Amino acid sequence: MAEPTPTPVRRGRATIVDVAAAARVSKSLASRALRGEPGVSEESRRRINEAAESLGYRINSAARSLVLGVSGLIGVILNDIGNQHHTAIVAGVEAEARERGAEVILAHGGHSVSELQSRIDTMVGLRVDGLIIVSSWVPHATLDTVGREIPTVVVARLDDPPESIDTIASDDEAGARAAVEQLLATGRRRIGYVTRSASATSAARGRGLDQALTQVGIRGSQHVLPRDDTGDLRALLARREFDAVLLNNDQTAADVIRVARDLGISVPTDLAVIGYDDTPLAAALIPTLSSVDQPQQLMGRRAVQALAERQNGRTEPLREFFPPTLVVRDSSAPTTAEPTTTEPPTAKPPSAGGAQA
Amino acid sequence: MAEPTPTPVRRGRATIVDVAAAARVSKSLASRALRGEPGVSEESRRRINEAAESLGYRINSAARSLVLGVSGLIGVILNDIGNQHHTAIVAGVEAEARERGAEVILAHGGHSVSELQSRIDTMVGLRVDGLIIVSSWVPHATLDTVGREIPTVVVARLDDPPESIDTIASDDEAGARAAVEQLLATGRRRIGYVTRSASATSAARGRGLDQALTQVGIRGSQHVLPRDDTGDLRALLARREFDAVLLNNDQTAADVIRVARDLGISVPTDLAVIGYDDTPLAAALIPTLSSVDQPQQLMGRRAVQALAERQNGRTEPLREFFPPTLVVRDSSAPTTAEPTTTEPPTAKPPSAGGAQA
DNA sequence: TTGTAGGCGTTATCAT
DNA sequence: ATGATAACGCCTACAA
Repeated sequence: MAEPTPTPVRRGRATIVDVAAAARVSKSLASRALRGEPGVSEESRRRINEAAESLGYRINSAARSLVLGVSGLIGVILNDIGNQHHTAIVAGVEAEARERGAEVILAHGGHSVSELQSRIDTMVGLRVDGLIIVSSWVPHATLDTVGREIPTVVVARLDDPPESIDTIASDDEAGARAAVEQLLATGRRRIGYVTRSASATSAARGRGLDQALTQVGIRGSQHVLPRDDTGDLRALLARREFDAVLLNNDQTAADVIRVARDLGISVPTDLAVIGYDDTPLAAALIPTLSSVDQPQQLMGRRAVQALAERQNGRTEPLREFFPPTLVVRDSSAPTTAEPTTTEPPTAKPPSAGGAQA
Repeated sequence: MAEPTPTPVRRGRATIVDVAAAARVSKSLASRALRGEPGVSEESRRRINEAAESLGYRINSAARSLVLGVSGLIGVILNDIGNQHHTAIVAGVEAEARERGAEVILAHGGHSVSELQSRIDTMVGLRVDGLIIVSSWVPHATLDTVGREIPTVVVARLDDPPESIDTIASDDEAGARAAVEQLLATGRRRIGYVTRSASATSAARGRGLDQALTQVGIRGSQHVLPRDDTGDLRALLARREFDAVLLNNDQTAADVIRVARDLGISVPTDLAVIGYDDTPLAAALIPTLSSVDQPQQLMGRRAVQALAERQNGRTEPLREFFPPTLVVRDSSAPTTAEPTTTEPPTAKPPSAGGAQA
């Protein structure tokens, strides 16, 4: 009767103590029941669940992870959430994590290395059980540090990954080789590689191109263009140096197709084009774009497996490379008609143009 | 000498107690110093920072958020991480959050409503200070529940949003109207709307089309196609019912352009095409795609502001609609040449075809 | 300036 | 089957 406050001054959300009180049991019993553990009478279990329901109880995972020492969380760091190659990897991560009962949270540091590092700090602070970094931008030292703290796998090609982390990538040299071989098989000889990236990945693809061309005794040309510049691309294509180009990604390939069209260069008749990553863009373009596909789903899944292996004690670093697949579409289809180049008809010279690595 | 273990059996990571011990101060002092609070001597501060550094100390944010009751985290839920419209909103969220010193974490529930709900549970369990849901799939009841627990804003159009949450969307009717008005201005009259979605958003765009057409006294047609089916689209276009189509997104617009090309329908001469969302795809297509742009950055930023307002005590729901902008590109450019339709030359009849809402 | 003593919500250990 | 009780790592009065 003289009770001051029947309902205790609820600070915020209902806690397990509130639930226990409402169900008139101890918090230990409530904890067990709520987790579905055995050793709780049906009657108690019912009352506890009822109380939890009516109070809108939600477990506080901060408290839980504090006492357990694990969070059940896998953290994923991206540097380009708008890149469909990266998000496809995330899909694989999520699929595998779901099957293993882990939750996936993502963080995105798109603008700078320091931002990426800050996202990593957040994840580590959150005590994620493992970290998957879909980016090649994170410095060696940062990776080494975090790798010593928690299981970490980088899904990207790294020049010199620290021992403390695992890496998963696709075989970029093989991917580029496959592309070039298809171009050679359809009679192309003046083959170039154009990229807007200075990454290890891009460099590896350039090497793959060289390997394939060297094998048949001709030289290719490689061109590194500034990011986000279309003028250089136009100038390059206007020289009509090649009859086929491999690009470092589908977006750049789309730019090539558009610029070529503006210049009156017909794709694929005058110029075959092959992109990389086989994003949805490739199938949407006109002509549809041939592209080197990476098994992103598999790579994502494997990353989660690698995390689990580390948790189970593996200490040797994993270095895994998945084989890519060339998807041939219209942009590199065999040409039946003669090239309509405005250049002199040196259509298929056994030697090639260009320079500059 | 006879000490059993000089270094205490370190369970895992260094804690603030370890740091304090190494710096020979109390843990409270270490806490203050580490947070950069005043009232710590320079000498102590130095020793503490040094100790933290050498021990590789990282604050445990689970413990921190447990005691503080807030996490400093903003949670973002997406149902389509591969959708560049959604990720553009995320970019806005991140920009605003960064300026306000909050961290953003994302979760992605791409496959089902239950998965989305599970991601929401995770976020609430993590005690995020606010939740931004970039999806229209979450059921009313779920939104209401979570909205009562933490500040929540949905960035999407909802038919009947619960009072407990804020909503931010763009004015889809106005967007569709703007598109139709441009089509009308360039002489199109048989204008259709084609969508693969049954969402409130899609319906609103359909209404916008009707409004604009009604104003000039003609009727349009609306067609809801099954998701992921191209056959129906082909059949629809093959009927050559219209000389202009508005699509619910750029991806569908890309499909239209490709199918039209297959059917020998020239874009924009025979058929003007306008997409929605103005994703990177729009500029990459050939012809480049006109598209209705939404101010995604702004919408994302506004969502974070709304969260802050709620935290500062606002209780009335926010319902905000941002004006979209039509970006005109080649696919709806005015045609100088006569249409090359194979149909009888009823090029610009004042009445229109089609049916079926 | 520094230290002591709770307590945040949860789980786990050990009794009962 | 159930309940006390002690951590987990951190922050915050309050005391010294």
